Amino acid sequence: MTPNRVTIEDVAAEAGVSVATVSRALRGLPNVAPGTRERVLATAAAMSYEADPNASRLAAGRSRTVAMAVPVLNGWYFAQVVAGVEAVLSESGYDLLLFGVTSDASRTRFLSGPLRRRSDGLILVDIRIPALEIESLATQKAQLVTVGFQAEQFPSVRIDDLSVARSAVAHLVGLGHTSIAIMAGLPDDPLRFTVPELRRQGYLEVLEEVGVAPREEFDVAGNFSIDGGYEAMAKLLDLDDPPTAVFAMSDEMAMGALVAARERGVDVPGDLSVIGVDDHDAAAVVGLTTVAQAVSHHGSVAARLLLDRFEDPDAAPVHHCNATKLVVRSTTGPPRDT
Amino acid sequence: MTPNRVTIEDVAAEAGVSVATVSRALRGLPNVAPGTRERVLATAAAMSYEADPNASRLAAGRSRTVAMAVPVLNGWYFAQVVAGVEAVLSESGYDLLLFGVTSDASRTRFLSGPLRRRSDGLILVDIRIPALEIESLATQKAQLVTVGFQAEQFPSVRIDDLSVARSAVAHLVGLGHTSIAIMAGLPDDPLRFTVPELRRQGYLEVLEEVGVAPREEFDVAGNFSIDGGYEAMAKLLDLDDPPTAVFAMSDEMAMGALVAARERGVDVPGDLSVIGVDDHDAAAVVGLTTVAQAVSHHGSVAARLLLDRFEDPDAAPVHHCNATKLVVRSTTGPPRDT
DNA sequence: TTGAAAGCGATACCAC
DNA sequence: GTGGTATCGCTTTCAA
Repeated sequence: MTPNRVTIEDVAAEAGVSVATVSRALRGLPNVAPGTRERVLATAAAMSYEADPNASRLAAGRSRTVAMAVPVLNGWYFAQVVAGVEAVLSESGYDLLLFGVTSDASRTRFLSGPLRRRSDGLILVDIRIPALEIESLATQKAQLVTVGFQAEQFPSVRIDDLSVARSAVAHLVGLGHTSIAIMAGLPDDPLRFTVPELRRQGYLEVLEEVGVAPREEFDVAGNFSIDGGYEAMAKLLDLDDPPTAVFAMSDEMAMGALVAARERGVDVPGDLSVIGVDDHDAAAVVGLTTVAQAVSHHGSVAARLLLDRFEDPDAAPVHHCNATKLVVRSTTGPPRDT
Repeated sequence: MTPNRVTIEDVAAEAGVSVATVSRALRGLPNVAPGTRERVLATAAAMSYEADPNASRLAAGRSRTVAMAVPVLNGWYFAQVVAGVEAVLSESGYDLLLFGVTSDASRTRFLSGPLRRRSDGLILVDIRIPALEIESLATQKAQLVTVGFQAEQFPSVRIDDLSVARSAVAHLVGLGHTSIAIMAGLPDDPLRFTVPELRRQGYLEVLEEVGVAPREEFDVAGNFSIDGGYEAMAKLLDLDDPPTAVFAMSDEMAMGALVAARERGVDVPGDLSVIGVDDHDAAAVVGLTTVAQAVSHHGSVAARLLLDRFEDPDAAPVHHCNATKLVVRSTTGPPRDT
């Protein structure tokens, strides 16, 4: 993998200076005579020398690498966030180490493993961290940015999940619905964090405000996937008294719900209104009403927060809250019997 | 970022052996007494020690890291492939460095830069490499696996793009269509490789076989995105004599086409049949007819090919060709005037 | 401004 | 089977 490598010593010899000088010159450090610098740069270029990243990381303790963990690599949402992060990082000359974290064990491995050693900073997307662990990370002065939830000690970027849910459910209520189901993640998912909880809370709040008692069987688990949404919708439609509207916590679940409805000949939005969250690329295609968020923007903001942190590790952590917006399309409408 | 680092020396001291023994024990090398090995393993685990990848890469030349490059990080297809790769790598204790390569410059950076030294191997997805560069990589004994296209010198995984296109277009022809458009990538995309070319070739072959002359204005560029597909479809529908069917090279473009059709009141499949490629998660939702491929499987196969390569670098490169399958849903049907 | 030399944390060769 | 130690390529004091 590494054939005829040219080392810093080769360059030093060729340029007639010491390796120390080469190192300084190449990295633009002060205390190098302009003439010397120029000569070093020239010979380095001529020999097409590039510092071995492993050696320099080992010696300097920095790697220009950021490690990122997401729960589901092939989920639409996470792919967008990853893309946003990567775009900013590569622009700044940082490399991205990507991890799928699907269990407590893998999360621990991510937070404590070689990563801490081989990356300058961490980005965590929608991964629950126990308060104790957060505290320990803070004590260790870890460079960490979270997406999707907020810990006081670290910069974060998220949306207002409470108001997301409220506006979605309020939209349904406004259309005249009172029989409204909610589709969340798996009940025992150890990784999903505040997102489902806050969204459920918003749902319950609005129901209470309009005097509708929540029904337990209307709270179903869709695993944030199309398939999960399909299954969950099937369960809802099997009820003796199915809901007239569904608030899915993600567009992917909402799309699964649409399939289930269509298969059973349930008319949308006549018999059933469906609203999601995200504004998935395909939402416009299926005419899905949703609460939109600028997902890949989350990623770029997170990356920037982290880079800022590198510059000034002691600044107070910044907490970003991105805007969301109700986008009404054709999967929501008044209930049939209004 | 590295606060209480625990080094191999710490472990050695704690276990009462030398660093050499620790190194051997941890890596499962021979010449370590079973009892000693056990003790070392135990104390290493207790201290949650993990070797610094930079140090070991520097000393041994291997880093248990794979670098992967894809053209569009937030495209559905690529996210799936990334997920497939990551799953296999993490299972084998490898880390994944991810890069978005969108230009010749970034490709060169990926292939030649320090990256090659940081990682043990490279996975390239749908990124065109000039023959000369391939040759040079082979000479340097680069560890490389390609996805989506094939170079003789390196293992690869792909699908039969020619037959993908043929079966899609044959399906349309079988329904009675003769006025069939094709939606490809951007004409001057420097990165997309054989995929669009082969698929176009398949399209042309089938047309020729049934005696239909291809029309230049029926070959539009959709950029492999939903938006691109939307624009391209709009262009087609603006023609005096629009096609009755469209073969989109990806489901995302096909979905964009569906939106455009709906907005103009064009009935699908009555007035227009649409077929895509991929079997995107949302394809089932919109009832899109498509040629399915097991995308994330591409990724896991690629990762495995690379890991195999590490074991036996001199074996003849293996070329995988994954299966595809026509999935007929509801966006294709006979033309109105049949 | 420049250079000599001491690490950085592991691996691997060579004695014992 | 184990332990010393040179080595990997670079960064970074510390002197000169």
